[in-house]
Amino acid sequence: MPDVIPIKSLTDNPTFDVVLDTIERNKQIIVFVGSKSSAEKTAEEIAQYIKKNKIAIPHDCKLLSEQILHALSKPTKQCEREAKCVENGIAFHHAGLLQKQKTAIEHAFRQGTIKCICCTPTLAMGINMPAYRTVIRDLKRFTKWGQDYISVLEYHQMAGRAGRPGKDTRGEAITLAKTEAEKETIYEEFITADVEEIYSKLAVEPVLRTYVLSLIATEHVRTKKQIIDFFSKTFWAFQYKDMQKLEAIINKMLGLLEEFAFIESNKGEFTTALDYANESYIATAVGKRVAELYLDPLTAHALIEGMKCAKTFSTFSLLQLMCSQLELRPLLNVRKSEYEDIEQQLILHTEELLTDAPTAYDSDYDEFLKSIKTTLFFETWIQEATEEELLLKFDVRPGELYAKKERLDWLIYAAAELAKLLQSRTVEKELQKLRIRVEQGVKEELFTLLKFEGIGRVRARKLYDNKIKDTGDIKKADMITLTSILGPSLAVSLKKQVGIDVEKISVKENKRKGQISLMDY
DNA sequence: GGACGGTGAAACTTCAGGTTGCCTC
DNA sequence: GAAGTTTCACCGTCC
Repeated sequence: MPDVIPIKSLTDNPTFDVVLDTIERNKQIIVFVGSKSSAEKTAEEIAQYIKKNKIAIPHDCKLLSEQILHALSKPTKQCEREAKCVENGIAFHHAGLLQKQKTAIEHAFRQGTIKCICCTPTLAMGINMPAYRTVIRDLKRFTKWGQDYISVLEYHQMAGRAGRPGKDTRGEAITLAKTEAEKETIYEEFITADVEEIYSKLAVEPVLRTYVLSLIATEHVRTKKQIIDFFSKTFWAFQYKDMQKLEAIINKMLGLLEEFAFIESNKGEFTTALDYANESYIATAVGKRVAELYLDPLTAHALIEGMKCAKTFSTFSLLQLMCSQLELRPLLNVRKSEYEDIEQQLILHTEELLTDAPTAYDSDYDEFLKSIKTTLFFETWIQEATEEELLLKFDVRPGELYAKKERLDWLIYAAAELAKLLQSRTVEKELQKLRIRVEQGVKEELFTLLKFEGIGRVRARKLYDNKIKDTGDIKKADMITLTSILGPSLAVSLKKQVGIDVEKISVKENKRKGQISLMDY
């Protein structure tokens, strides 16, 4: 057992004490907490303490702080909060941050500029970012069954970040116990405990559905016997040794895939067991595409059925169809205070729905309301709401928006591919448009402008509102206006893109001469 | 007396994250 | 179940 370095108690908060002690030794520390808001709050409080007590931070973090603040064209509250922490050499890190911000913070930590990161378990996974010390503050987390201890495996992941090979000769992983009894529990349950066994997830229906279909679609297997043989060699079979159970699930899956018309079997006049085992399957054209898209067949079926009944549909209908799929979970929570409002929206949009709405007495009603709220969230995004508006209205952080957007994008793409196969041209076209809108967060009217290099949602909107709506308008636009909207370099670039060579101009000079009046930005 | 700010209790919310799946520029 | 956030009542201060 290595010697233990005593830590001075300066505050009434043990986490603070450990962080302050580490900073005093000019070392770095990662504090693991259980939620995003905890990470933010802890970082903020430490930063405030450092500022108030004028604790010297060896590096100047002003530049990094500015960079974090201006990661978006308009900073959100989260950006402001992070920028303030970073100014004092402290940062928070979780999936709600923008990728740009996460990378900047990780880089600054490796460089030694940032001294302390308060984070959710994100940093324990994948990223190579060790520190002299780690503090694992929260060992319990909310699960389906209430508060529960995290796994030993996860504890090791976090504790293992302590110690930088080649730089330090030691590393310290600290866990905080509130009582003596808890100290013992932590020692037994985490420090000396063995890690949990790993279990195969193959027999989970969505996974099995997908694999059975892809095996058939790629013609890797043809007969039922071959399918069963294949699965009998998997880790699942090795672990559970219960092929009968697996066979029953496979049979159920085959039935389902046939019912969805993703596969066809040569069911003939089979009488013997051998005939039964040799029953062969081939994937239909739709089934093959579903497998290629790596969609869960159940989702594919739901999308197809939804699109089939799409005689009249709106953006809302299509978005809601996507939001009802498993792939988009977890959906946004409906708060007590907004319950009625969301129900009202549901009534307003009932005619547009492509899925069957449950009644208020059904058990899945709440989940359905969540899908409505998530649909409204995406609708707000494609109506060009800012990241800050989405954070305020839906409590969705920028990083979460991008993760959700990406999954929706993939689902829309998959749906469009299925629509193509089903020859539903109108739906396909609508989905393709929707995909661009979701990707960019814009109304359709900006499509033309988005094709130009250097023009995204913000600049396209500025141009459009200044009546510059297409190539012709860009050609006609005078350089002063264009420069005032986009800045000199981009104005020149845009003119070039429509085939006009112009010189850079300075708007300020002209403004002073009083030659023009521009819209105020 | 009214506006305003600070404080603390009570009520209300929310609770990690990632992976792959596709195509195109 | 616990921590964080919001809301609201209450109180003191200032103009």
